[in-house]
Amino acid sequence: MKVSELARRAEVTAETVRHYTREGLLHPQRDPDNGYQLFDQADLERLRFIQRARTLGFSVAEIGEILTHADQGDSPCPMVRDLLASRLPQIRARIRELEALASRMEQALDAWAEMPDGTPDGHSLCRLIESFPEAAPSHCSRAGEERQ
Amino acid sequence: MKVSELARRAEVTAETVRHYTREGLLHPQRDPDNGYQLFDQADLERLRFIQRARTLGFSVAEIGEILTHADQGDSPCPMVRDLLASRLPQIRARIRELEALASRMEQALDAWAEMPDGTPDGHSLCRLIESFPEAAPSHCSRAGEERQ
DNA sequence: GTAAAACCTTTGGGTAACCCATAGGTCAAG
DNA sequence: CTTGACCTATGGGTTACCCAAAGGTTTTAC
Repeated sequence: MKVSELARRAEVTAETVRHYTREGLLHPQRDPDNGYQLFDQADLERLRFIQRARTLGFSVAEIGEILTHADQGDSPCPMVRDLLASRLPQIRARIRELEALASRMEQALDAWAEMPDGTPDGHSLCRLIESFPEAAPSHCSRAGEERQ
Repeated sequence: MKVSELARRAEVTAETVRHYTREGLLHPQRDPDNGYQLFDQADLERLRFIQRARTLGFSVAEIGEILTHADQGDSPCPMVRDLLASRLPQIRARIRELEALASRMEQALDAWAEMPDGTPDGHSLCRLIESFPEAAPSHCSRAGEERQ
């Protein structure tokens, strides 16, 4: 099958398939006539594995390593376990940051809603921002940041 | 004050200050002699405002708009409120995604720990990945993704 | 007085996981 | 034989910065 068909079957975009191929996670054959990439059933399963691993929070680069090990007959599983174990507390920390962010946002919106006589004069929200605590405790990254 | 001093006072890196300046959030004077950027107290307060707004989840581009409006005498506050209100449910959704991710990860680690006779043969974790549900409900973005 | 340290400038490239546009080749159907 | 759907490769954009390089300036120390 060609790129688009593989993509359709795995419910991803063709661009995503090309991306994984560029990154070396997928190794399609090439049609000698026209240079098209040709994938088989094993590639489809590989792609589905990639999706499941992404769902578990692995990066594309990490999945690439996992697959490379597996392709060489090595068991990648100790690595998988370590990655999982080290990422989990990061995810939990991230959740706490986002929860703190959400409650700051709610606090701001509530304060706006409860303004004297309910008239939104607009200005107070910005004063609200100005009065917000500058920094989270120093061991936390700033709240707006995503990705680690 | 020059870049580094401003950065030190606001507890950010000089690179961050330059970044905000490049993005048009800060408008330093220039020393005519050497071309150095010169900031004053107002810039320090502006930078602190930026930090607080980042803490509330605003992007640098959004803060740029807020500041531009404010600089033109317009009240940016309705925009601020709308941004806050529309972002909050996204943050909540993101939290739910990360919680689902964390519990999938825990599930995987638990299953690994509870293997027959406790011997980590490694292989089952990867089978575990293979047996994970492929996709979250279709209205959710995939779990490994950060940023919106 | 001068040399090294510390700081400043701009430019350009990297990060993660794709998305999108462009230009041009290929192919099945009508 | 011409659409239209698909393929290719390349290169640029996204976010919020970080970092290196190359070179000018200022401060500090001897």
